[in-house]
Amino acid sequence: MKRIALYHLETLTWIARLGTFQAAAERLHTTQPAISARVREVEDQLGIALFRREGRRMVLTARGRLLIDSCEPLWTGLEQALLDISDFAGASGMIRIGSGEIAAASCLPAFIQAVERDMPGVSMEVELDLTARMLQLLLTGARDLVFLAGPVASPNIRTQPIGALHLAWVAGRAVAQAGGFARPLPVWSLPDPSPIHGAMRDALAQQGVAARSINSCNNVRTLVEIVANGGGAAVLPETMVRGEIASGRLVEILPRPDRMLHFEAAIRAREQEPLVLELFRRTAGLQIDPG
Amino acid sequence: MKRIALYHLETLTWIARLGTFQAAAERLHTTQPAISARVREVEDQLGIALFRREGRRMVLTARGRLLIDSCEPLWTGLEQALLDISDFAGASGMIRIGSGEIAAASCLPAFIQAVERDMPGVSMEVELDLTARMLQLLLTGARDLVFLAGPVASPNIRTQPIGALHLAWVAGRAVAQAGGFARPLPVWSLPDPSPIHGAMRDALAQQGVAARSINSCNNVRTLVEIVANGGGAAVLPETMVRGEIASGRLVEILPRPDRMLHFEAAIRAREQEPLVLELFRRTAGLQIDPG
DNA sequence: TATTTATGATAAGAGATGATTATGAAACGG
DNA sequence: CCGTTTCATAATCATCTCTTATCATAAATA
Repeated sequence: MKRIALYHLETLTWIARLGTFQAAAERLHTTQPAISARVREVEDQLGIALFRREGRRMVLTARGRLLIDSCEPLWTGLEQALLDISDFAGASGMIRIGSGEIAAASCLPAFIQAVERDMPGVSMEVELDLTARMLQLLLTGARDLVFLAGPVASPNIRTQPIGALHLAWVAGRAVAQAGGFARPLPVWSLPDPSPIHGAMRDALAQQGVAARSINSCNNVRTLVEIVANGGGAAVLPETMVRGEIASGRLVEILPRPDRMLHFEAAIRAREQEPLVLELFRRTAGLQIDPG
Repeated sequence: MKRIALYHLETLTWIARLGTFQAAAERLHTTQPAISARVREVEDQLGIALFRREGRRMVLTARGRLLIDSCEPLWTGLEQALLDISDFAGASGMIRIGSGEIAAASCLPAFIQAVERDMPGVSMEVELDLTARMLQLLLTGARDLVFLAGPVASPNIRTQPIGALHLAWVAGRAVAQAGGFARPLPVWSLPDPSPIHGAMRDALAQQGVAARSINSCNNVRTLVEIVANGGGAAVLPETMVRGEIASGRLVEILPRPDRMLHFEAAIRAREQEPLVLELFRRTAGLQIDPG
């Protein structure tokens, strides 16, 4: 029995949470036979059955449920203690990070570098998508930690501000030389639920300029290219277009909006895993330079 | 880090308690290189040093001490939970049992059989010695659970009654036919600190008989042989000499003393190990037949 | 009902892990 | 200076654990 390790308990917990061996295998980045074997190991060590076949699924027996319930807090505490004393240098596992594209450009590289430096055993799986979809993935458990722009408020999500960026109105050189917003211009931004979209509408209203049309593209780099090639104007984080402005491909055509783009890190409000909680805590140290 | 198992924590704990890898190896019934390897495994998994060389010993680093202190209660709790849900069927390890010789004859076989039936993973190391020495071994940690005769009271020891046996005055057939205690007889018993010795003195006083001499032998079976061969009289548990009485080798030469021989199980008052505590709890069910 | 899909079990082979024995190096004690 | 104690290291072996591939069964679907 002494051979039961932390990963055995972790495995049982994820089977209980997800309902199938297969799902637990995917969550733990291993194979289904490995999960079966781990369960069998624990059952053999304890001499009792933890799961019972039911249809094509496995369900916890009464004792299995008892084991999960009584061990989970102890396991979590033990893992926490082990991680604490090693300053998380001993952390291992896969953390699934989600990010909006703008947040990715601003926050992700520094964060990933810090994790790789301080927690060599942790691997990361990064997925970029729109903020709205990111939150969905976070709530369903497909992501553990997401970075996103704009304020998010939900009772099921815990957020933390990690900095803000100045915005700038930019257009291609030709458009700028033609007078910029002297005449209504096509305006490009990310699709509607995006915070950049909201910032763009606010800026239009605040600065009293007219858009000839509102267009969207779900990829910021492509959006920059469209604007740089004369497609119109866009509101973008200044740091993301600083290079293009310096090189003259893009020109700032209006004063910078007062409103800044605020970034946040988010996790599930009910998150228990020490590693995720610690990484969330560490996002506070990112300190984005507003540009 | 997820590969850290219960036996890793157990190993660290015993090193901390005993001070050397070698001692921990002996306590855990393995070899010293195995202990070194376990320590190295934990250190590698956590990425920190737990021990520092000091002379020819290894001492805990600050973090090592922190780890032991913070993990030990969690580890104990986890082990307890795992054992509880399996009704201790998953228990494993070595339990060191001590016993006085009389207690061994009365209690040990049933107890050992019960442990082997209910906890197939547990192995036992039994040592017989005098009661006084047994208590010493218990307090120094050389034994985990001892069976002994006679009431024992010590703040450092926790005891539990497990039954009592009637005593009988016996002598060899020849001595009995010569009148028994009509004349003072040589009396044989265990050495002085033994409870049988006390019972013998009480019985002498209570029944108003005189001993020609008080002799002792530290081995009950030998003592029986001495008495059976005409060496004198002895006070012994009736069940231990029932066979000899039936066969006529020994004869009861006085009424049975009122005082019975009480047996107790004992563990250290500060005992923490779930397995030892459980075995101690189960000694209550031994129910010695008083004969 | 027949077919497809989902879920686990099982087997074989490779690699990692952990234990043992034997031996070496360093510190301590006389 | 020599013997003892303590831990490290190396070689070897057994066991454990993972992966891949395949099979069996149950549920869903056509």
